[in-house]
Amino acid sequence: MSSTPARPLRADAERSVRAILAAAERVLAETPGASMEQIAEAAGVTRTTVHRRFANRQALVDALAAEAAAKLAEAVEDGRPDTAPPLVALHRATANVLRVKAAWGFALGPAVVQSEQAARTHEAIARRCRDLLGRIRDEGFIAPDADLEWVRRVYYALIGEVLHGDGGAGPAEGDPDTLAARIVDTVLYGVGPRTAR
Amino acid sequence: MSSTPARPLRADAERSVRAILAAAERVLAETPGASMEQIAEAAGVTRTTVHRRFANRQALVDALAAEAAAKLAEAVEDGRPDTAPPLVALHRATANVLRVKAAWGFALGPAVVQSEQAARTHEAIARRCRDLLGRIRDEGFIAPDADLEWVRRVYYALIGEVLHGDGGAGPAEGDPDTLAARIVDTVLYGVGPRTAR
DNA sequence: AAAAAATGCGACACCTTTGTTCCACTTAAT
DNA sequence: ATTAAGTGGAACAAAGGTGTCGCATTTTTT
Repeated sequence: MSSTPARPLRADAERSVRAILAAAERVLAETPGASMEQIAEAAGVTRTTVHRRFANRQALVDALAAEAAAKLAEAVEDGRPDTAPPLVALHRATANVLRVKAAWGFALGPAVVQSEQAARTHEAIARRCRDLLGRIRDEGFIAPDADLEWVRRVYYALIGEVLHGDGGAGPAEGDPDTLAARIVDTVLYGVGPRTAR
Repeated sequence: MSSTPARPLRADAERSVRAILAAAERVLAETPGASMEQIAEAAGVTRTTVHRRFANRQALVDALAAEAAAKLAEAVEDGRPDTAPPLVALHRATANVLRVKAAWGFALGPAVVQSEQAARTHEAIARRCRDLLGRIRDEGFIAPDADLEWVRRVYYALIGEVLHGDGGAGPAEGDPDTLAARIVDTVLYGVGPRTAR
């Protein structure tokens, strides 16, 4: 997926790239308009070096978005969406996604305009998600006449909401598994009274 | 609420302020980093005038956020949250809020750091929302042991999701009432199969 | 140990934005 | 009709960011 350079990077250069990407995520997460210099400083590197590894600011952001998208796709796959029982897969994938999105809040956030690269990955993930939801519906946990696209959007929205934590205490009060359970439960049954289980 | 200037603005100055605020919302909605000049141009005014009416860029954004917050509070009140039957009020308030948030997407979005002014208003709205949800719970439409804060967050998240339209066709496919119904229904009952109604 | 690659550092030109000032001109208020 | 307030236009300084160089120095690689 990553662009295949003519010559492989030297060990230290590779480290720089890593450090820069990590720092960019950290810095941009809390200051979306941060300068290249702030990112460089956070990476323990000179601004010149940042420009040597990433021509544009755009190139840096794109690389960041691409990496984050890949991690996200991996998180979903790790849930075994097509071998495990659908509800189990959904739960696991949700917990994994919560972890990844918490760590890559900026790169996966709305502030980045997705490159085609990242957009394709996200589209693939969405497809995967729809398939999984379809299988869950086939098992009777989702109403047969439900609009799966709406279901997916609700699901995404709750994931986003949990990560904001704008209403509660910390950014993630509770472990991913607990939160994932809450999300899945709410999506399926809402907040109304339970008639039966 | 609005700062009370020593002398009231002249008619044309008032018009300028209106035009600038409206233009700012329009322009910033699709280009959050737009310059003062772009805003001025969209308002049919010179940049100088913008600076005459709003000292800082921050002052402009703050005024925008304050006005939008007020509109949002009005939208909620128009649902008659404490005189109408709770579910009716929720539905009406939701539809009104959808309209307002669609029109003030930037000022009410995450890109603006809320001033204390606006933050207070939003806090008041959240309180109002919790109260209404509490009354709905008392009527049995929400589980007695439900965490009302979580309910509120889910509700907010769905409103936000409907407005993004990132999965569907247009930015708002369907009229506010239809969408409001969908939101309320999903919050209460989720997407699972209905055992009874 | 020698060659190649990468980095730090300083400097440069260029651009955009912001905020302010002055002045002639237009518009609204009385 | 006179006065006061508002606007357009141009110009200015200050600030900050971007992207690019060259060169001395350090770090890998072979």
